[in-house]
Amino acid sequence: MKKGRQVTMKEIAKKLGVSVSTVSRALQDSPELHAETKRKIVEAAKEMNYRPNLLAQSLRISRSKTLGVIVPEITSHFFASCISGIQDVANTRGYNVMICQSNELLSQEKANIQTLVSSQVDGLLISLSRETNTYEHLYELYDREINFLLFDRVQEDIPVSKVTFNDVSGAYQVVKHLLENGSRRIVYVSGPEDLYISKKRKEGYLRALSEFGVAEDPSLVLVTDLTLEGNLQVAQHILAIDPRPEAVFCMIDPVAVDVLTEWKKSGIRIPEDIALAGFTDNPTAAVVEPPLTTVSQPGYDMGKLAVSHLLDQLDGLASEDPISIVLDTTLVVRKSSQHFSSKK
Amino acid sequence: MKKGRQVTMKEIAKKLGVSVSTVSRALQDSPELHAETKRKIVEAAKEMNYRPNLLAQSLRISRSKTLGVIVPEITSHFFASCISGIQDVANTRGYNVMICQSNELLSQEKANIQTLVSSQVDGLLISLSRETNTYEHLYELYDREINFLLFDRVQEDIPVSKVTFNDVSGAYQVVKHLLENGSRRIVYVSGPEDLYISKKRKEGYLRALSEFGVAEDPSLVLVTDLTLEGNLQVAQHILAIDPRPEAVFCMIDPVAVDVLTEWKKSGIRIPEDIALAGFTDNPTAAVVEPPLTTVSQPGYDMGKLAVSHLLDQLDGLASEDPISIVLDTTLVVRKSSQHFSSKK
DNA sequence: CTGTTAGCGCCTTCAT
DNA sequence: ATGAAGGCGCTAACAG
Repeated sequence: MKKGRQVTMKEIAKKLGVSVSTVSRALQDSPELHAETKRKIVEAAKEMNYRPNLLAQSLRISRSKTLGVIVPEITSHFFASCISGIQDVANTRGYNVMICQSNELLSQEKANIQTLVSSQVDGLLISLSRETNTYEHLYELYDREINFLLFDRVQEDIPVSKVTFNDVSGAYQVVKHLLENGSRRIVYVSGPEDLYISKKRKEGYLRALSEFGVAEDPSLVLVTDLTLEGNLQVAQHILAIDPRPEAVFCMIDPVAVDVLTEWKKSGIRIPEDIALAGFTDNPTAAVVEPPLTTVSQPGYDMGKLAVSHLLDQLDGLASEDPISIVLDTTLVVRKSSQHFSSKK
Repeated sequence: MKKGRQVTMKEIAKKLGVSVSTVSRALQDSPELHAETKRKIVEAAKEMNYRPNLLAQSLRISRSKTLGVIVPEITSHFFASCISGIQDVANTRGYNVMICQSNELLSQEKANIQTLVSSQVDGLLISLSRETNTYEHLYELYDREINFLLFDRVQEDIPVSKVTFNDVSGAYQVVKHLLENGSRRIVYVSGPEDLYISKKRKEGYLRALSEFGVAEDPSLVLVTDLTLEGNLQVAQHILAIDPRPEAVFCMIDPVAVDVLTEWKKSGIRIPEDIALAGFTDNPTAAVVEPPLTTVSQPGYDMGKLAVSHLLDQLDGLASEDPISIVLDTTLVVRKSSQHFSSKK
């Protein structure tokens, strides 16, 4: 295919017999310009189908009006929602967005950062990969004074703004709900233990237990690597625990869905035989049978808030000091957790 | 926040007392360069943490090595998969990707195109919005000789390459399956009738019917606007048809899931009372109860193929003549369609 | 082998 | 009110 030649200011200038600077001024609606020349230029530009070359513009003003986003994976509904929120706000504020996915790989995350920095993004919104347990690449961004912020999958020590959900409170709510429904032996299925959300949700779990005077039982805290195999293994393991736990709280919905499916195959009834709850409120949570009790975390809102704050900082509307924005989650009670109530 | 100053070639040059062009050559690993100077420069660059300014580079060589993607919505699992495929291939071939969503709005689609063109993308991958029923903006791209290609939601007349699924065959397969299971009165729930996939899938539906000697019954072809309300209305409408149809084929999974949920509320048993099938194989399809028979269309592969072809054209590896790539779909039989078999 | 020069498209003093 | 000139960071002839 031939390379589409773009109309430039130079061509407009030549056609109208004016200088390039005059065209530039006219297109910026500069006041110090004869109204008539301005009108002519704007008209010609439209007629010739002129589009500014953002590359040249960015190079000149050394601001690309572009933001970079890194998420673990774009096919996750939650992260897709975040991205959607980010884009909506960014676009209305005149920014473009470049999205990268780390595929949960640290190496990929580093590569993404390089690319985006090279692309001269004005700022970055990063959600860390599952693998990320070393943080030099982030400190390097910090040292280079590149604007960025962490959301959802954050690392607490890095001195930049962070947007998170109140994971502790969300987990607390759902475990409290299980306790209130009469369960006492409650399993927590954790993801990899160095994950931020694994830790935070465990904290909420423990807090609820202690509030109800239930002693922590380490044999009821299980870990999955979040693969299908890992999840199924946990599902089977739980059934083998004696005496059988009354309820299970899985760190994220996908785990709960795998567990639920596996149990149904084994003839276990939910919630009659055992109660189940997840976290995230994925679209699947509402449609599995029985519908899954979970904790909803609005990704779209998170994206909007995160990018708003970053842009505020970029535009000088907010202080440069890092802040922590914590969003609230909502308990969504569905059938999967109605253990004792369903026995009546 | 302070603007992070990037190291430039100029600075490397000054530090080493060489000219900028020498630095440029060294960094490009040009052969016509003293090995020693090259080594020195590369080392200094690494030490000074030099990163090329892609903006400047793009402006200079008038290729941005960036591709633009426009999808109706990123939160759709299918489109997210496409994007994932696009990114993976694009990145390994040295391209970045800018993603936009039209939110199913024509106006937004046009705006996205403007932005991406202004950003000097080397090519575009577009999946049309639901609203898009006028195509000047695409012909304009064509006239301006901007490389682009259409995928999934295409418009057939535009002389550019297109990547689609074999929708006719997919629909044919699933309806044939329903017919083979003994159903004869089969409803087709269509989306808006000017949608490409609405038409194509109807074509497959009709072909299967006629092959089995079943006459087309216009009262069995229903249309939803794809909103929840529209879907529920259709669900109720079907139950009111006398005599009741034996099977229902919904154009896309979300519609089937809404219908299924609504029917379950009304006490209708699936597939005993009526069989149901969808199209897309969304993640939800596998986990609803009963699991939904559907047609899987691998979005990731579509994305990969689409971008591969576009890049081949850009890099001169493929002819500029538009081609049509048609991907095959796979029938996924699950419980929701076992109508007569379950009666035995 | 390396430096000089020119210019990608745009914006912005500095003159006039 | 407008034009000329310089430069953002980089590459690519063209000289030597």
